[in-house]
Amino acid sequence: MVSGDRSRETIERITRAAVEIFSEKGFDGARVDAIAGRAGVNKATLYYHIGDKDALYRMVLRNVITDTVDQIESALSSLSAPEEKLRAYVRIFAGSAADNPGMAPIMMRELASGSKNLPDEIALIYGRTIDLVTEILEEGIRQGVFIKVSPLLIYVMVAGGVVLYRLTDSVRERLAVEAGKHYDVEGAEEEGIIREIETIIMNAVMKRGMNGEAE
Amino acid sequence: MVSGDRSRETIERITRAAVEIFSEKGFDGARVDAIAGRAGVNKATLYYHIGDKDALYRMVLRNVITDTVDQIESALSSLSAPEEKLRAYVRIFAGSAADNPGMAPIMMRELASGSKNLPDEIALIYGRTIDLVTEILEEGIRQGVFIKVSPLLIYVMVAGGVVLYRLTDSVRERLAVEAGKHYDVEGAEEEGIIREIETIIMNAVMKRGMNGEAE
DNA sequence: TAAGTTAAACTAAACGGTTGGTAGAAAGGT
DNA sequence: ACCTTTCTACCAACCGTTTAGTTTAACTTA
Repeated sequence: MVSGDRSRETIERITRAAVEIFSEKGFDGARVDAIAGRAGVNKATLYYHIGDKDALYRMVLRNVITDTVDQIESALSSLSAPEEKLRAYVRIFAGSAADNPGMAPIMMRELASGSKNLPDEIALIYGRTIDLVTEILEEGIRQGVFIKVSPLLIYVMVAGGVVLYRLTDSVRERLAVEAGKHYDVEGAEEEGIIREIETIIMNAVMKRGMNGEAE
Repeated sequence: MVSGDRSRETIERITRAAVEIFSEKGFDGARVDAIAGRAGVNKATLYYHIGDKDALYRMVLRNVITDTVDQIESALSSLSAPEEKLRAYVRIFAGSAADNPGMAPIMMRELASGSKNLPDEIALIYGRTIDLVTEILEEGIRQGVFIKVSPLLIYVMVAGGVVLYRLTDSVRERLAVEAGKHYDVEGAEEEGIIREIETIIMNAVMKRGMNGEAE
């Protein structure tokens, strides 16, 4: 558990591999041997640096959550108008989910099991995201551009929508090839989808007569 | 593998127990012994009736999905106005998620693992839900009451929102007691939350000047 | 020489699945 | 009416394998 310079790189390799495998298989499905294997280190090295499987998992949780939250917070700090901030929030959240493909599966599984393994400290970081949305919406309401809506529900609809969109990818593909059913969004590149989620959310919160219509 | 009358009841007990345990622990985390135990039968009895762990899991998947989809389809068949249908859809979906607490965790975990264990047949049933939303929205657009939005995105935002709201329950509770942060919706009884999700969605899709404002 | 790394063998426990057999009701023969 | 066979549902105990985690002894690099 020391941090030389060689150590740091090894730990990073292990973490990256662990994110991948935990996201593919979940905690119980993940094999420590597989993680060590993908990281290109001996299992003993993994135990030497990290500890046990639980510690490794907590490390992964901390990583994916702080990554996402940091990205969002720093991106929003440069903006001030609530409309812009809300739009940016959606875009950054979606972008972050795309950049960090392990996040959605890991978080969903963690929440699905009652967040038993989410340490308080990390739960707090997670809560900052909701705080962020709350501030944006309250500011917009004060300025008279947003109607009164529950920040929590806006949060879950954005996050839930983005995450579910990503996670249902493979099912939609199967439905397309095997039943000829195409559920794509028109202009279905990443960018187009994000923009449309943005639009839906803005329509839902903007006071009437305050913004350009959608479509 | 026969189905007498005593059998049917036993199989039902096993299924109920399996839904509970799979939803708590996921496929890999679930112990066949634990499922048999909770069902009050010997493990061999479980294998006698059902087959192996995979077959048991597929049975559970089929159960939770068909339950939900059937409930939605039958509830919508009596309505005709697209606005009413969309409102009802949100309400029924949320209600179904509340009645069947195993659904959200099981589906999320299944999607998180790339839907590897979702048989085509069940994926098709799942697809019917998206079809339903698509029909409602297209009808509304034809009638000139809805703006043009992607049905898929409306679907994922409703489902994702409802599911994520439920799954984050325990984290929010922890944040409340340990950091004094309260993220509740105002008037936070089941009913109030569902109504507000309904409102957000209606705001997002209604053509301007077509409905009463929200708040 | 210290910290870092490795391969390999090992242990203890856990787990999915199987085996061999039993209770009890129904069916059949006489 | 009395055995006897058959069939379904069920179980306790067991088997073979997998898995997390450890240990040891040797090698490497700063």
